[in-house]
Amino acid sequence: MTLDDRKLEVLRAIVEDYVATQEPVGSKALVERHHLGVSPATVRNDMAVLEEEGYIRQPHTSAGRVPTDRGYRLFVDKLSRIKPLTPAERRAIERFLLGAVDLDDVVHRTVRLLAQLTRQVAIVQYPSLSRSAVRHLELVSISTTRLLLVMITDTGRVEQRLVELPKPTAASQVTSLRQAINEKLAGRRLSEAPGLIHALVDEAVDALRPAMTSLATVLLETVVERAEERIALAGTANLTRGGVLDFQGMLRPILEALEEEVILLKLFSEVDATTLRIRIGDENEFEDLRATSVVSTGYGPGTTAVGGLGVLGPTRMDYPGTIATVRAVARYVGDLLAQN
Amino acid sequence: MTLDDRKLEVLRAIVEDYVATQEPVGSKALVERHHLGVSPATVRNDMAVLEEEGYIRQPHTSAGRVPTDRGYRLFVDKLSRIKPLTPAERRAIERFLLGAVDLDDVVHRTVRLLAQLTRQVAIVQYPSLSRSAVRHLELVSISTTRLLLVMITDTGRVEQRLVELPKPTAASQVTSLRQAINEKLAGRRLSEAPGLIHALVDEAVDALRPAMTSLATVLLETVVERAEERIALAGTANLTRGGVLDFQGMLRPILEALEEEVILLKLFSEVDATTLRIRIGDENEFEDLRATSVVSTGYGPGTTAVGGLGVLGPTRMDYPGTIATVRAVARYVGDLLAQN
DNA sequence: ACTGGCACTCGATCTCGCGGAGTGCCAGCC
DNA sequence: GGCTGGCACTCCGCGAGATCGAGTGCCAGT
Repeated sequence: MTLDDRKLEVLRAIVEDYVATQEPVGSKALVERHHLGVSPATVRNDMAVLEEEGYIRQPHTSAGRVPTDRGYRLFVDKLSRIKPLTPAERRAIERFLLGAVDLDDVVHRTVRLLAQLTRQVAIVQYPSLSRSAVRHLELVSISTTRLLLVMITDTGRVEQRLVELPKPTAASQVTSLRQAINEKLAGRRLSEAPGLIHALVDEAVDALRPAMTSLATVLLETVVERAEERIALAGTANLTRGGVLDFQGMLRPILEALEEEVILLKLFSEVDATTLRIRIGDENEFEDLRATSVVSTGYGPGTTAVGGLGVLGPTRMDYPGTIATVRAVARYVGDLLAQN
Repeated sequence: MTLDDRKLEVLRAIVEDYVATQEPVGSKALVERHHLGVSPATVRNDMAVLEEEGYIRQPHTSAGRVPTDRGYRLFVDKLSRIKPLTPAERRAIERFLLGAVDLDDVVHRTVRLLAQLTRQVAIVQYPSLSRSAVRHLELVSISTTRLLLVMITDTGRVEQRLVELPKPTAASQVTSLRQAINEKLAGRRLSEAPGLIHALVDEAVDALRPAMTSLATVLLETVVERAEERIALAGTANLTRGGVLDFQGMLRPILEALEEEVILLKLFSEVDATTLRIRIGDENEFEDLRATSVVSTGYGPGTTAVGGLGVLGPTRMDYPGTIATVRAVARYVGDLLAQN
């Protein structure tokens, strides 16, 4: 069964009205608010078909219709027109991101901005280490048997780890170590780092081998295990908008999910900087997020994504507006990173 | 009017029962659950007095009694016995904090641990820069006109900032700069840094003066403006426990307050590592937190606090348990920092 | 000073009735 | 064949009683 144009138009009208009013929408209200050029009875027939196809449903017999997840999906894919940002929004984005002084600041500002503009929960992943390249590695002596390893990436992330050395190590040796690891790793992508790190140990001169082994262990941990881990979150208060209506008893599991970094990171697991991904209700992998929709995309200098960002809200959200905002913010952040 | 022992005992019983059941407690239930050795009628008389003094109140005429903020205050100050941690809790704390690899990790684990143990919202302030000392400053050349300034403190915090230099600067000059700032600042407390930084500019040789000026500007910003800013949060989902009962429509403003770092930081503004502060309901400075209680303390190596931590929950909370947990966690974290 | 008894209050819960929005269906119309 | 007006029907939401019971305040008695 293929839906004719008017039925699609009816679906669009239902989605738009429901998103705006948050109340089931009936046939009469529909023809009044949208100039569909047909009578309520006709619309009712169309609605019956749409319901049969699973795009809308009735909360109770003889109430208005509400879009289903499937209905939203069709709306997003076929029916929604791109809603350009208002100049005010563009200005807000620019102003907000302009004053950022470092990566932490950029991420913080971005996540707050997104939450504010979309009035939903915003999530920003820090530039992933595995998609970054090493800019510089620094070793700072804390004592003769302790070094602080500081790794700086081209995306501005700075990771530090304490290294315990097996035996006292002189300053000159630290200098050699520093030189060796920088020669090997500086400018290289972190995805290729593990092999290089192993090589470092193999190539080390005997005197430095024990120290280098400790160092390599810590480096590997940093590069492999902690590669993706950081996430910033804002706007959780927005989950309580719409009162009990949106999430009812579901608020708790959602807040819990939002504190699980593992879950959030999976939202960005396959991002690239040009595609925008939308998960509507059921389409979410995680049980606890089935009452929500997630709009996410990658960001980065150019077209390669170094991280992801997005928003999470009720399935009943303003998709065109949200999509436009997420896209725009991602682009601005990407540009900002490119300037570094 | 001074309250006799039995009245105080009645107040304690009311607080304990109300915290446990979350329901207004009546005279009959009281004598049944606590062996007060008197009849309900007597308890009723006592309750009338307690109510007159403002320690308890009735949600509605002829319902049970509920403690007021003032009642909780009296309970906390005079009536609550210290509740020692269970061995299981001690073990949980140790196990949780043992695996931490760096400061970020310590803070993250701590905040999650606190949230889990108290089943409330946990807040941990990163070691405040102003109470830390500089361990090392590192300059990394990004290009001939750009440096990355990395500051490492004795509490393990690492701050980085990009510095734009007014003109191209050779590697040897960078070395001189690095040496100069480390000589002047390493080992010094950040609270005394501003004066030292100004001196750096004054003492710089002419060739380095412009670069040093840029550097000093950024350093000052880092030390002064960003000194306190970082906060970690966990357990917001716990706010939804007790359903609508605890916070009703107040959830929203509370979540909003929790996203305002300024507000959270004020909670720790006067902490020291040995005192524990409790703000009950009304006693909170912030309007939006008047429905909550905050238990906070400082932590740090020894008795000087380098930061604060605490939990936030409904005024109806298990104060003895919460206090014990917050104290214990703060002590463990302090010890952990001392080991570095 | 404490207790038992008793009348009273008032929130919570249930039912009932009603109004209204919205539907499905049918017969008629273009 | 598709659209429309009409109509009976369903069921939610809401307010008005009615009932129940927990808990109280007060008083007289010990």
